[in-house]
Amino acid sequence: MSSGFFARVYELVAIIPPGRVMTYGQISAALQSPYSAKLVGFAMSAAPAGQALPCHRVINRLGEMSPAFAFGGENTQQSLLEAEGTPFLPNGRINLELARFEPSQEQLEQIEAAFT
DNA sequence: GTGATGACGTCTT
DNA sequence: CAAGACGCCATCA
Repeated sequence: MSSGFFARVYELVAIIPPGRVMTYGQISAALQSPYSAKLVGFAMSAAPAGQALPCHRVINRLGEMSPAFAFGGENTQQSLLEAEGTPFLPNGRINLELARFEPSQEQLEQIEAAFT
């Protein structure tokens, strides 16, 4: 709904399986807009409540999340990721090497087809 | 209706 | 190798 980009981001985030995470850059790149990483982050900030949108699975390129209070707690996001089994590094950041989720072409097609 | 800002990332200098 | 500026779409003022 909306214009599209936001909706696509929501759909893409919604298909992220537990124990996996996606970076803003990856999502933006998946939407064929590698320069709109901000939009992905903004889409999360504008994420509609009530929707099954695991925004806590979306992190920055460093494997960190900026504003922890965005989820209602300081380490709420990190706790959720740990509870899902997301691989963390001893530095307290997410191991993107293991947690990085890459959507299949079918997944992307499914999303695009939903907004054609 | 116009201007400015935003959970970031990539390119250029 | 490092720092700075630019870019995208949508929402708020």
